[in-house]
Amino acid sequence: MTVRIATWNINSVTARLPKLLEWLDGAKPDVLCLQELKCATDSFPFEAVKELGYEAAAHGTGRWNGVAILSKLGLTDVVRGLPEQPGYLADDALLPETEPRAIAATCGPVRVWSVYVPNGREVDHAHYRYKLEWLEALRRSVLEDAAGARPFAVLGDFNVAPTDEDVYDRAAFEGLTHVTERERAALAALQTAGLRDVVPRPLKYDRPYTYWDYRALCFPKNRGMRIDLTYGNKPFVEAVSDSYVDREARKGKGTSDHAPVVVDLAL
DNA sequence: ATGCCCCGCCCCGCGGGA
Repeated sequence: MTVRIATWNINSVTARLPKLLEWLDGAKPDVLCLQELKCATDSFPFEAVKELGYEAAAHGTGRWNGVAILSKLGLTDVVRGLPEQPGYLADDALLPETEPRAIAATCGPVRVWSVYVPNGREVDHAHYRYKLEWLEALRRSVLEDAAGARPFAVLGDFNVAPTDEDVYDRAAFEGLTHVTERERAALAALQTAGLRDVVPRPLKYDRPYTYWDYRALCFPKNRGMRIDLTYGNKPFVEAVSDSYVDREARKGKGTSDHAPVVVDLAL
C-alpha cells in the first residue's frame, strides 16, 4: 500500500480552514500533522475535516501553539504532550506552563508525533534554554518507537535549520536562533536515537525550503528556511518513495507562512 | 506574476513568530 503523510505549520487552523480543506482535497494525504493551531482543542474544526474523511485528534489551549493529527487510516493510542515535557516559565508567570506542542497517534501501519518545537526567541534567552530542554525531552520520548520494527516518524516545525544549506543566506542569521551549534546538536541527537532526516525535494529552485517570512517579498525572492522536518526510523525511511515541499500552498493571499511537506511511503 | 506581514485578543496596539 502507498501511504501519504504530511506536515504543515498552518498558522491558525481557524484563519486557514478554507486553505486547509482545499489542500486536503487536492493533495489527499492519508495522515496530516498540523502545528500552530492557535485554538483550543474544543474549537478544532473536527466536523469540517470529517466531511473529507478524516478523523482528528487535537491538543490546544488557545491563542498560542497547538498541534493535531488528521488520519484516514484510523487514529489510536493518542498521547498529548511528551512524557517529561518541560514547562516554560514566562517573565510574568508564577509557575511554568506545559504548552501544547506535541501529540502522537498510531494511524494504520504508522506511528507519528506532530511537534511544534519552541522558537527560542533569542540566543541564551530563557526560551532558548527551554527549546534545548524540549528537544532533549523529545529525544528521550521517542527512543522506544525509534528502535521498533513499526514505521515511525516525528514530523513538525522544529524551528531549527539542520545545516547552513537550509537557510537562504547563513550570514543573515549570524547571532540569531535556528542556526546555532547548540540547537543543531540538540536536533542531531535525534539521530543517535535511530532517526534520520527525510530531506524533501523542492518543486522549484534548488533547496527545499519550507518557511518564508511574510515580509519583504521573501517568498518571491525565495529567502526561505528548511525548518519543517521529518525524522523517521529505519523502517520508515526505507519505505520512503518520494518527498516534496508543496510550495504551491504558500502562494497568494491568506496562506500560512509555512508550506506543507509531503512524504510518500510504499508499505 | 508568487508581490512588500499576519495571527488572536472580551477592541486595537501588542506579544509573538523567526
